[in-house]
Amino acid sequence: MGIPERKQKEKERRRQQILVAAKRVFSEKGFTKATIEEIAKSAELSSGTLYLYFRNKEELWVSLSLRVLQYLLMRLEHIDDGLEPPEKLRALKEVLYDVYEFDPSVAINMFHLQSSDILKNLSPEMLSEITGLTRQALDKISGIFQEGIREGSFVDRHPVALTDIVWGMFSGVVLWENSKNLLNRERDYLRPTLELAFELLERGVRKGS
Amino acid sequence: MGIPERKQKEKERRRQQILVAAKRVFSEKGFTKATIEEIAKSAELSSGTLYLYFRNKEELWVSLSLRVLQYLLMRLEHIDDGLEPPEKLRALKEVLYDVYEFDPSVAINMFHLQSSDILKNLSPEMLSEITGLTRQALDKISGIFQEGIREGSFVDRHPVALTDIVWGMFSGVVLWENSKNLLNRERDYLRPTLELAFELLERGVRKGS
Amino acid sequence: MGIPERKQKEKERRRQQILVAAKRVFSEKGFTKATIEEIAKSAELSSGTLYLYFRNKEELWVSLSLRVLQYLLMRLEHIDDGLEPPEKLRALKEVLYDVYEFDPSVAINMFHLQSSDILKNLSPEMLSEITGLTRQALDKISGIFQEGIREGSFVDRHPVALTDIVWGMFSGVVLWENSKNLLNRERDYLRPTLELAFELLERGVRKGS
Amino acid sequence: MGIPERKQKEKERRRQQILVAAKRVFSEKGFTKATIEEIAKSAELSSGTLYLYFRNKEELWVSLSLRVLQYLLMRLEHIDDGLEPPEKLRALKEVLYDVYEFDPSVAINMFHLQSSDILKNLSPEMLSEITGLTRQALDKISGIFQEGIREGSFVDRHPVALTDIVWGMFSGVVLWENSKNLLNRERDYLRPTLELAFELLERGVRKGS
DNA sequence: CATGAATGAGGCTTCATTCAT
DNA sequence: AATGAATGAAGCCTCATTCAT
Repeated sequence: MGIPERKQKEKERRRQQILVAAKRVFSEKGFTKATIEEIAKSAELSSGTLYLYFRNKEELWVSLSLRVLQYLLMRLEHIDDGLEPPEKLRALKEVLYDVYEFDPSVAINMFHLQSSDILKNLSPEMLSEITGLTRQALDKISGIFQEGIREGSFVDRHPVALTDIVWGMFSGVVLWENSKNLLNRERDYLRPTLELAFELLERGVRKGS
Repeated sequence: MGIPERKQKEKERRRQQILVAAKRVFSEKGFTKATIEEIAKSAELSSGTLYLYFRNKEELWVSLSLRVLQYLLMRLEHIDDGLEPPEKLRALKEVLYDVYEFDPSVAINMFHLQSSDILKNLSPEMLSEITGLTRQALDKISGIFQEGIREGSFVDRHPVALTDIVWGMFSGVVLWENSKNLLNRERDYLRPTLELAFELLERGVRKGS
Repeated sequence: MGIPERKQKEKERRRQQILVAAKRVFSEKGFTKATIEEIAKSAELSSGTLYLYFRNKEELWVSLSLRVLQYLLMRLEHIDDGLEPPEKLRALKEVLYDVYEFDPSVAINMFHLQSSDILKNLSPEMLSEITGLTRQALDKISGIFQEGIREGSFVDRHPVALTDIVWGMFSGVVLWENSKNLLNRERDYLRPTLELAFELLERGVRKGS
Repeated sequence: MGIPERKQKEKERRRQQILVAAKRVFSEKGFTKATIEEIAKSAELSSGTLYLYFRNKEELWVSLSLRVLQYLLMRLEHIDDGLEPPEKLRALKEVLYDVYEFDPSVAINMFHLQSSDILKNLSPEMLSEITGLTRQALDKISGIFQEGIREGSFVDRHPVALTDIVWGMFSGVVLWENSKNLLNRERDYLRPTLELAFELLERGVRKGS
């Protein structure tokens, strides 16, 4: 403790303050229509200040996703190694849903990222941060399938393909349910739909079931 | 016969010419970074001319998706009514993949649309065109599941949820494979991954299998 | 009779048709916001056709005013030479009001012309057509004052100044009443206000009254 | 004292700087042909900066008129209450002429405003600012006539009509003299013409004179 | 004569980013 | 560190005018 640490803390607090505001504005307006000015106002700071903490709008956006990816990775690493693969699959479902709930708007952000304009206009550094974390996370998931195949409880299919399906299905269902909610404000069926998706997936991937 | 029809044809040809150019530019740059100027140049027209055929940039973008949705709907309507539900599911897989192949960059466009900025800033008319077609298409898919459940070959789950899963999985896998291709230019694994996804899905949804 | 004359007539009819449409659109939208396209549509012609009858948008606008000026001049020339100057003044009032009623929206147009953007961006030819007619008309009015001064019924002031006052007052009151009507749709008080204006003017200009 | 006030002043100074430039350009080119770019250049600022002080081109234009109206109102409020109505009329003449001289090009601007395109395409807020001030000013003038009628020195005519005549005559004469000057660069006769106009008006409105 | 599709210059406006204070 | 005024590039879109049919 002492002044330098306090400064450090203060700085980190500001960063968070900005990220919170950015999240709010980005999920309201989308990346393009969101303005730095508005994010700054929402963070009760001036627009110039944002540039002391983030190099540009892009980095601000990506930082939001990074937090989610970090959380995802952390959670994946904490899946109990002792579980059977099918149990791990169920744990995975919980992890993914938790990741979504951890911060729904940012999760959607992140999937948008994979699928939008922005990816095409991202600086290499930002890109590699994203892809690095993503790769690690997917490797973890892939590991579950490898294990399941090896020890015979899962059908013998390429683990990377299986991983892509899990990830695609998860992000696709999240985005699609989100779109539906945007278009016609009905109830939100995300949770039961994901539940069912994993039920089907498990039955589909289990051997001799 | 004669001049009026020729004019009509000529006009339609121009429209197509513009759409082709728009597709090219949009899929290269993404919606935001694409410029009307560039699309016009690519269509070998002046920028003003584009506005004789499309009200604005947004409508141009959406029109691309509409074509795909129309194709999707048409194909869904041509799935043989006499097929057994599991066979229809396989036919559905072919349809979806064909829809993708019909115009990959536009299909991706369309999924972007569901999941992006643009949806939030779309004119009501455009929006209702999109949602109308989408609803029709999904109703068709939903019908397959209803039938399968009714006659006992599929597990008894909510057909809308099943439909959302198919659609989410399809779009999610397409987008994700596309992202992967953008990030590291490897081979394109979309086809086998979708094959596998449907294999799992079918096993997951088949009763007593 | 004969084809050439018929052609001529037909051509003139078209011209009028266009002028009518132009008047309608100009007074609805104002010069700037009115578009050639809209005038053409209103005349049930194509935009290109308008250019067969008028060199450009500007000329179309000016032509409207010219008609009014011609009518004004004609009416001024028909003021009975035998009248006493004060009677002529009253006749002038009637002429001016008739000119306004002859085509209110065009009269307003014309006064706008004197006082707007357009004057500054008018081609020299157009300009000289306008100014020529205006000068003739004002000379006529000026003549009334000269006569009145000469024969002693009017106060001895510079006739041109008196003319400017009549003209300025007339156009100013018309424009101002028009503005008032645009802003708050009350009753139209133009007629009685002009009546009163001329009453004051006459009392002001009459000698020994 | 101190920094905030200085900032405030600085900001106001900028506003004025822009208004001065706008006045210059608008009166040279007219509203339509004037460009923001040119105004900015003339103010030695970038075009974007103008939008920090004025919402758009229209508001910039209207702001010029507002200043004149405010000056008019202030001057009208300072007409000595103790004067006799005919003296007030003469004071009014001075006020109006001073208002013109306060800023001739802007005064002309303002009369253009009453009579142009722009009125039809003005935002409601701007409109109500303009009309509010105008109404106040005209009420003041109307008050002079009311008083004169009440105490018997003026003929008994509707004070609003009299006011409209004064205002119409003033703006009409100003615009018309201005037009004449634009068309043929002679001497400027505005002052004597207005002088004469008020002389006639006074004689016209005085009772038993 | 009439058409109306095509042109393309040009304007307004927004907004990420910088920098003097 | 924080501010927020200023920048200026860049884009969308309109519309008067032309011209091939």
